[in-house]
Amino acid sequence: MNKEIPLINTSETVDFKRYEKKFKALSDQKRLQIINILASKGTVCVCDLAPMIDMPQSKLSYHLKILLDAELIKKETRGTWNDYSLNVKEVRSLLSDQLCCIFLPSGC
Amino acid sequence: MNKEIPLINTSETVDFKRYEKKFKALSDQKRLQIINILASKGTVCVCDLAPMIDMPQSKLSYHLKILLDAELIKKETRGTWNDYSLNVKEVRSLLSDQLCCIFLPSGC
DNA sequence: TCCTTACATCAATTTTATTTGATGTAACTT
DNA sequence: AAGTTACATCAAATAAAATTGATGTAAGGA
Repeated sequence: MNKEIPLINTSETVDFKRYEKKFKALSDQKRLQIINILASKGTVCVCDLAPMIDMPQSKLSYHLKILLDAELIKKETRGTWNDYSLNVKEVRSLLSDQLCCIFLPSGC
Repeated sequence: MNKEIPLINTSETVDFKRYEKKFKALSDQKRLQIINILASKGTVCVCDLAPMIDMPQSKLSYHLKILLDAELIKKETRGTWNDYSLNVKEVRSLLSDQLCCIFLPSGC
């Protein structure tokens, strides 16, 4: 009846695979730059974002998908446009305050 | 004479490449597991670590090198042995308190 | 309806990362 | 000195991720 709650997280209890995916999404210069831009601009559509980071549209969509799949960003469709914004809560749950200060312009 | 200190970190001021490397090192299940083990055991030599994570020695050395190059772990030679330990300060400077709680057994 | 814009997705290629088994080296042991 | 243990590193093979250009689709405008 009582669920055991381990006091110490070991190899058996931590879901490493889940975090691998999050960190993989973060482990790219361009994607970090996208996060930084979304943090400062709030909400940006793909067509506005592409010139900001000097990237062809298909490439940008590829990277946005990786960030989206890792739940680091959010997507909202508005007519023909797709607006992307940062999942601030998720990013904050992963990164130290120090890093949030660096990456999120409104971070500290 | 006065050095400009930007109040907001933009694409121009953040060293994304530096963080790409750190996150790349974190973006692997096995390497996260190594971090977790080092956090709980303190200091472990390669020969003891290998059976813990069920990995051949050359493969383990490869992953340890990636973590070492990212400065997430430290290495100390003791005779024939190479002892590895976590660079707790560095890891804490990257990960949220919440993640430290999860990955570092003595994290919270 | 036809044209244009905004975007995702696809297939082919290129680049990077990982795995594997072998080899090299240095320090201990006998 | 010869054998053994602990480890790094290397080259070859494999696997995964990223890039590119093309194609498809849906919405909005003329």
